[in-house]
Amino acid sequence: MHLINPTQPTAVTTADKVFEQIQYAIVEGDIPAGSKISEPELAKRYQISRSTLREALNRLEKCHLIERKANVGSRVVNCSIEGLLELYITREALEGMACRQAALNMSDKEVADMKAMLKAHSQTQELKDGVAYYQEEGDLDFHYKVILGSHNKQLIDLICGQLYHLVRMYRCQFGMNSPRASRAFIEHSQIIQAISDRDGELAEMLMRRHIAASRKNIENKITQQELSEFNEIK
Amino acid sequence: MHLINPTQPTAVTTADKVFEQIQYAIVEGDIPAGSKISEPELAKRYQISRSTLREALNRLEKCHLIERKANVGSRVVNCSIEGLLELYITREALEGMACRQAALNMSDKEVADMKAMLKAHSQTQELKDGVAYYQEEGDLDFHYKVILGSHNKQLIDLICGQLYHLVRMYRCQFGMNSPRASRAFIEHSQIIQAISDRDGELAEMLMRRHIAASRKNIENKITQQELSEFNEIK
DNA sequence: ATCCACAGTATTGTCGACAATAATACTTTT
DNA sequence: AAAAGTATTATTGTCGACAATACTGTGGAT
Repeated sequence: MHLINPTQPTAVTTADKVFEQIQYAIVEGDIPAGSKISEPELAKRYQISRSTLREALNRLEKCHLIERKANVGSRVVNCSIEGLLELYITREALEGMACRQAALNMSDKEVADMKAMLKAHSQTQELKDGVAYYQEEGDLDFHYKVILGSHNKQLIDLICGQLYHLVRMYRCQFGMNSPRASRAFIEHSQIIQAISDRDGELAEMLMRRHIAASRKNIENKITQQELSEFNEIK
Repeated sequence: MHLINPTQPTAVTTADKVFEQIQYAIVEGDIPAGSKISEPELAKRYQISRSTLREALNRLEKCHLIERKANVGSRVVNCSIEGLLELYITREALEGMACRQAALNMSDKEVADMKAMLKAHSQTQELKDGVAYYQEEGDLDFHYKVILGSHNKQLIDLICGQLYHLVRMYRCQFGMNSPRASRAFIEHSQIIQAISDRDGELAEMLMRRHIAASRKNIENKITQQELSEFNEIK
């Protein structure tokens, strides 16, 4: 498991703990996307009262993992292709700006840390040679560092506290281990260079391209998948 | 009052109604920024149980109007200058992208509606001549229409459902009736033109400049204010 | 006099029960 | 037999009380 999110404080209250568990279950698909949530059932399963479960549900709603309707109930969000593309467009806007701000606001130490991380990744990558270890941890590490480097609470909360839960969910459910490892690595180095040069404009542009490329990669994958499914039927 | 937000469904449950009331109270400053919230007191004031008050507090937290710490309590957010600038930077990123998407996705009817609205505003403006009626209702109307025109649920929810409550709060508490009425009007027309031309790139750029200009306007106002306060003391 | 420890108080978190609303099944009518 | 209206059931919303945690003030020790 280990849904390490550097912005999420360690859970102290039981509602927090249950929130984390359900969050994980939804991201992994153990609680299927689009399914209705029964409050009494879930409360029983996690051995808690309905009140504290509802508290947990509120947090899930905050990161857009479930949707609620008054007097009707909650549903897990649906993983649609449209939703995924919308998510990436939003990421492009927010992370692009975060990257610009990072170029302006990151301390020299933070920049150095990021360079070190990239170097470590490059060695691991040389070792594993093309295998996309990278995407799983390294990619998220990189993006988190950039976002936090923006020093903008608003951006940090929106991206890390909300969007990234959905990002992970889509990654799990659509099974993306990104075959773009080497390309992504080059793009990451370029971005770090721009940040290091304190060139906010370039940094934003590169980050936006990086995410857009990732989005297009997914689009291609999806259409290919649909094609092969179509051929199977035929 | 009339905090008309086209994305917020009409409240049906009592928690929803209390949420709207407290929201209004916070935005207007009746519940002062930065103050601690006493659950028992508020529950008594609004004649509801603590449980439903907590439900309302959860929604307030979702639009970043209050902040909660486990086992400690809730505070109304603080209106700092840094917070305001961070907010505008985030708006620049999100609304810029929304504007680009609007250029791509708006229906012809929606574009026509927006042009009609602008025309109506121009006439009102000619009448009131320079008075900033504009900012209060017209500006928000315009921005809402663009955002909704993006047809991107993710963007719509983030901007209208979350950021704009804070925007209104800052506008109230810092008392901004924007003296940029005529400038803003010209900028709005340019943006609509770009959308109408389906020029996403230009539309995004213009919207970003529009918001950045608004931000710089505020920065100037603040520094002037600080200067005059400094002179008073002297 | 200052700092630390402890007790008391107040506030938040959690629980189970009740009320109100929506979904379902059944009866009745055309 | 199909459709509409009604009764039943299940689910969500709301309530008040109890438990656990954090804050406050007093007393004592250094």
